[in-house]
Amino acid sequence: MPQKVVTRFAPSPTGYLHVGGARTALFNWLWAKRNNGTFILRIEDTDQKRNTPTATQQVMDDLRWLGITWDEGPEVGGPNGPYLQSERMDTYEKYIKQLLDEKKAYYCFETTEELGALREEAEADKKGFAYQRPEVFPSFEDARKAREEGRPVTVRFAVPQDKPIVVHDLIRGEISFNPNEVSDFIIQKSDGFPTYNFACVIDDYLMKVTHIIRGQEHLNNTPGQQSLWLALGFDNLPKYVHMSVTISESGGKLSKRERPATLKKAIKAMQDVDLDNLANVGGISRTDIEDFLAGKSIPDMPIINTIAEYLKVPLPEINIVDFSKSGYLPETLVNFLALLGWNPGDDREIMKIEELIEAFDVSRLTKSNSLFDRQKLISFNTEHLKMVESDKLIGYVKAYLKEIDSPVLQADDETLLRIIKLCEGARTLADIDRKSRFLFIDDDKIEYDEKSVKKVLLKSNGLENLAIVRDRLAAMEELSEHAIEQMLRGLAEEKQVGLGKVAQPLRVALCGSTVSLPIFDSVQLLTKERTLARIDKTIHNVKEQANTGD
RNA sequence: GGCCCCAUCGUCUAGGCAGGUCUAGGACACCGGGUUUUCAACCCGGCAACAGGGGUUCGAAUCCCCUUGGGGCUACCA
Repeated sequence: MPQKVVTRFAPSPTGYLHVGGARTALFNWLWAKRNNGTFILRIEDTDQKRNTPTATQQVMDDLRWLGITWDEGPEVGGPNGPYLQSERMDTYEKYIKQLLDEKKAYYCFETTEELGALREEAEADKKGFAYQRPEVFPSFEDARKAREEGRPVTVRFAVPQDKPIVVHDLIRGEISFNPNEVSDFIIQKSDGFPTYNFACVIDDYLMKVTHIIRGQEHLNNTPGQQSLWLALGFDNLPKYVHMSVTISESGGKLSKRERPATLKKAIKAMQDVDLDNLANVGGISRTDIEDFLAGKSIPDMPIINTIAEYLKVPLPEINIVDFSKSGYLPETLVNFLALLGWNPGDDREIMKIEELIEAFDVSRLTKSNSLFDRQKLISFNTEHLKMVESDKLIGYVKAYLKEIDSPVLQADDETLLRIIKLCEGARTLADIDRKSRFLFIDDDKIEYDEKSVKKVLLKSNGLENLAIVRDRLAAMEELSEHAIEQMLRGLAEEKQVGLGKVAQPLRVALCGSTVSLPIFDSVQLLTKERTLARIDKTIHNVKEQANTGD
């Protein structure tokens, strides 16, 4: 009887879910789905210093946004819970004790500084660091005394040294490690919490995980974890799959540090920036800003986001929320992420989730690292935007508008649907907002883009044509798209110019830039009254600007 | 430094495990052209890769070794 496939995603709750994590979660989820198995979400919150209270919720929200749901885990429960490691301390304690009793683990008392010195020594010696195992393991009594003396007490696992440790990786084959290069690692910290390397082995066993699909960055942890699994007498060693790493344009592993780094670079490149003002905007002190620019510290992500938004510095999307705020569809992310280091073996690229599940196979994972290509992501989004059914799309659009707090939110369903239709070919949901925003902004709040004004109104009789358009519009009784079109085309013909020469000045007058919904619809949607008002205001302002010689 | 992984167009990749069907296929980007009321979208065409060197073999992108290059890990983080 074949074993039921059980996979898991085990993030530490340190912040938002980022693309790398999402990809790991996705592959595990796809594999479970493919095999009608179980997908577990387990929260690895064993580091008291790094846990953010809201992070678990955030990660779950992000996973759900992507459509990745778990069969066992927080909020849904399951037979092998709890699924928060911080709630499993008794379990870990039990196994620590077992290992200690069996002399497979031992106490250590070094301070962080002492260990650091040993490491430096090893490096100076051109050797890898491996903890020197004592000949006689300290007793329970020794540990008690050390604790009393204020020394940190940790527990290390004694990695069996008898033979090479061979890890079987489903995509990389056999990987052999020399056991004396696998250091006896800490399994219990001095604060009593288990380390990742320990807790994850215990839980993978107790939760009956069959496939561990994770990033290549964990490959070096595997010999230790596998030895531990065996030393605990656990059966059914899980199958290991170490995926390629996602690389960013700048070279290294795609990391959340990229957003602050981009912002820092942008600020430094600016001429006179008012640091006090920035501090104010971000709600932090001037010293915080200075430390940030000096590379000493990094403010929290919301602060980074706020400052970047204020300075209008675009930051690369890293976290899943960043992508949703940039107007990407969950379908796009899932499809794109799935194809980063995996492919179905044929020429298909744009795939629905059901297709991905159907075609997914861990043995087709790519070995080499792949670069996160944002251009291709956009193209995927364009395709998915064309594919989603319109009632689903309207839901996405509304959620997006809400997320970015757009004035387009005022549109009723009928109008919104019409806008969406008019935006066919859009690349992101942001395009839809950008093109239709002007309809929902007060006439006197329209911002006129300088370049557009210069290019369209101040050249090629732009202003004159606009004035004529104004009069003809004013004279029109019925303002249907068709009538508007006839009028504009007629004028262009009279003037012996292309339609653009009369349409573009009008567009700029209405929305302040050269990009908007199709012009005939734009006028019709805006209404005659507001259209005329905006034209008048534009003509007035531009003339004034010309007079002051500016 | 040590250990580990990887290596096909600029990028994601097919092909590699079962060597000939590969003058290396697809997609994104790019370039040229078309369409066009803006931005997109759309249509047609084009450019572009087996990292280098040794083997094995009648024959290597495919198997082996070395070099080079890239990446990961090297915490009482996960």
